[in-house]
Parts: sequence; C-alpha cells; structure tokens
Amino acid sequence: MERAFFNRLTIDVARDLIGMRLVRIDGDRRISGIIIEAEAYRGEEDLGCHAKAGLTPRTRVMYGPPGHAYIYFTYGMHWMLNIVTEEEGFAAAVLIRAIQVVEGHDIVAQRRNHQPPHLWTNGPAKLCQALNIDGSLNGYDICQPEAVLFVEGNPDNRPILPLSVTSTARVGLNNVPEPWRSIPWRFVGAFKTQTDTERNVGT
DNA sequence: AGCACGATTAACT
DNA sequence: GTTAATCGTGCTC
Repeated sequence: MERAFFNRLTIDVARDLIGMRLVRIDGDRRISGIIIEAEAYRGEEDLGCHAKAGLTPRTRVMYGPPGHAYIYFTYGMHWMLNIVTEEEGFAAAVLIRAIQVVEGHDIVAQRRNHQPPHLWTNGPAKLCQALNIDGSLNGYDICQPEAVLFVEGNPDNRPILPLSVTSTARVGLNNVPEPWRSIPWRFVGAFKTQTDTERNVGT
C-alpha cells in the first residue's frame, strides 16, 4: 500500500486493513497472511494510546510520517507490530492483532513451535513471532521499494472482502478510563472458511 | 534510584 | 478461570 493509504483517519485505516495482506520477506522466504483483526490508537487524548505520555523515545516513531512500523516490547518478552497513520506530527497507529497465514506455513509452524495452525497468529505477539518481527524493525518504512515488511492488496489489488467487519472495544485496556476503554476501535473481519479463503487468495 | 505495570502468552488447576 | 514469565518505560521520591 502506498503512503497515502496510511495518511488518513486512523479508524478508517484500521477498518480498511481488514482483508489486506501483511507480507514479511524473511531472508529468502516470503511469509504472508490476511489481516483479520486490527485496532486504532489515536493521539495524546486517547488514554489507551502510548502517545498519552507525549513525545518520548518510545513514542517517537508514532509522531513520524505514516507508513512506518511502530514496534514495541511489552510484558518483558513480547513484540507488537503497529503501522503509523495520519500526518507527521500527530501520534497515531494501527495495531495488527491477528492474521491468517497464506504463505510460509512451514516456517511459521516452526517459529510457532509446531502448535496447531489456528494458534499460529491469533494474537499480536504471536504474529510477530511467526513473521520474525522485533525491535530491529522499529521505525521501518513499509512503503519503501523492496521493503522486507509491507502491506499489499490481494491479487486483484483489493482486499479479500470480508463477509462482515465488526467493531468492539479494544483488548487489554482494563486500567484505561472511559470513554477510551470502551470506544469501538477494534475491527474484526469474518471470512469464509480457511479453505475458501486460500482458494480465493491463490498462491 | 526505586517501583508499578503493561495494546500478552502459555501452562496451569 | 488463574497465574508466572520477564524487562522497558514512565512516574514518583
């Protein structure tokens, strides 16, 4: 996706990412998956967003130009992938929470310790482990030519259209005050069965 | 300098 | 349903 796609209202970007493909070039291997869950985090006023602390070393990337990866470390062991949105100077990003793997099943199974496929990438830290994404990619420009991490449309340059996209409160914000705790900025896509999705996506 | 907690996960009972 | 793992970050003293 070009940078203009991310230089829009974060809520719209989060919703529109559902059905698009997240791609990781890991050495000579290509790993990808359809984005099925994402959350919007928007501005210093959003008390669920890290930018509530203002401009710090950690939040610096979120204040930068759209289309870069904001990757942070939490719980002493997990990496999380976000994509920076909106104009430079305004801190906002979309957290990628779940994908459905369509390329690189073998290496994903390996990286996810041979767990069953439905547990491979159904969480923000899980998909980072599956796609070999960590802090070394923080600030990475996912809109650059020859990027090793990027978002693309599917074969007809459109998202795999979800049967529906539902919005709910964001996950894991139990200590965040209202209205931010309940604001419906989490988007989850419902798709056809895995087999149908894979047939539609092609290889 | 010290501390509480986290946009989570996996392994328990 | 409950809890340990494990450490960077931001806040308080």
